Amino acid sequence: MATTDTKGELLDCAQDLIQRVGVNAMSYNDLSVEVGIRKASIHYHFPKKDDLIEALLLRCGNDYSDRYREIASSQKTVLEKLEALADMFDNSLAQGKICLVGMLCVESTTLSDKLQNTLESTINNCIGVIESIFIQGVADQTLPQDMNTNEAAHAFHDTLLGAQIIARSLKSRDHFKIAATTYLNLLRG
Amino acid sequence: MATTDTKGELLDCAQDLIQRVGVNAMSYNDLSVEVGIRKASIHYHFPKKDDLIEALLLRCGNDYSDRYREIASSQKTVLEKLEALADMFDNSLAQGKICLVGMLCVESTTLSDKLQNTLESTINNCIGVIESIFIQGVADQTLPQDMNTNEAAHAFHDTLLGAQIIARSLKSRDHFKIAATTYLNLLRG
DNA sequence: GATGAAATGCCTACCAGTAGGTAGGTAAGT
DNA sequence: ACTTACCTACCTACTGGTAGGCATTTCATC
Repeated sequence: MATTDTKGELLDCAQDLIQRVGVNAMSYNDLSVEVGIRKASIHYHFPKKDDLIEALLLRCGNDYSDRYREIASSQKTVLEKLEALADMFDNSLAQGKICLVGMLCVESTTLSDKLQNTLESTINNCIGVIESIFIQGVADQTLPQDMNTNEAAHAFHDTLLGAQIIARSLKSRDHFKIAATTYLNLLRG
Repeated sequence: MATTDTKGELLDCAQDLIQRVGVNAMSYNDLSVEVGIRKASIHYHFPKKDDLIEALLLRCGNDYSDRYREIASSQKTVLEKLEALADMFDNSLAQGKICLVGMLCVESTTLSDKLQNTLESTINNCIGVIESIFIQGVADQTLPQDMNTNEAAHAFHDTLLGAQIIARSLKSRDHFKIAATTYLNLLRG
């Protein structure tokens, strides 16, 4: 998972910091301390902060797809797969981290136009991954036949994000688990 | 709604800015331009940025209660009241603004301990308001008798917050409306 | 295999701009 | 005389970003 090269370390640490404190509270100085190279040296790998975030978003799309394929290719039922997805969010939460995409969305008005567009693509990418589970659920009749899978995927993701944000401030992983379970129970009907 | 005194104007503008760009991207300089007094003069009313945010959170609790009383005392059904609540979030969204509490939660790790505690109280205050609608729903048998109203209120709020955040980045109010409707439909069973 | 040149990856030193915050003054109202 | 509500001027710390230097590695050419 963690890369050994500097560029990879920078991405790892930057993502970690952003997920914890946000883009605007994360500086090249913080990052330099974390990685162990000088602030100015970061500019060699990512000339502008925009370049860093751009790289982060593109990597996020890939990472997310990878981790999803593990879940999707498993022998789990559709609802178990949705639970596994919720567990990914719970895992971040346990480390005090908010979903990278969600974090950037909140601060999106302070991002460049280019980054806002990239962010939009990344969201749709992530939702596509979630939707494929819902599509599977409709196909195998676990979920209602008239379900709009795209809308359902969005709503599910919204709940996970919102619950993650509130749960962190309430310092209660239970809050997240309950919200996720409540939603999944509603899906069960 | 908007106060005419400087202190009130500062609170109004600060809230507006925070809901749009976040606490960390909002500066006393931005605020001074908006309100029309010098940056240093803001310190007269709110010596530290912490004082401003503290005041904002306390006011939020009251405002929220006020606006809720309007909804709660109306002749609407429980589900209509929940819709009205969703409309309040939709209204902020239309102005490019995220729920103040949600915004602060995302950036909460960069806040002082005192503010984090105040924030926690404010969240619980807000959820209490929402829960009272759910309690009413269980009492008049609109909602299932075995529903945990506290958990339900939390989950509903999580969805509204998450949907608001994602919808703003997707520049789609429809996204929010669909997510809210999807959730309310799940509640209808 | 030795050699010069270029590319790589970091460094120190610096810059202008802005952050939150302070000191001290002033004009008007009580 | 005191308070209120502002002002100008200034401070330190830190922001993202640049310029230029310096080893080390890579690599084509002799």
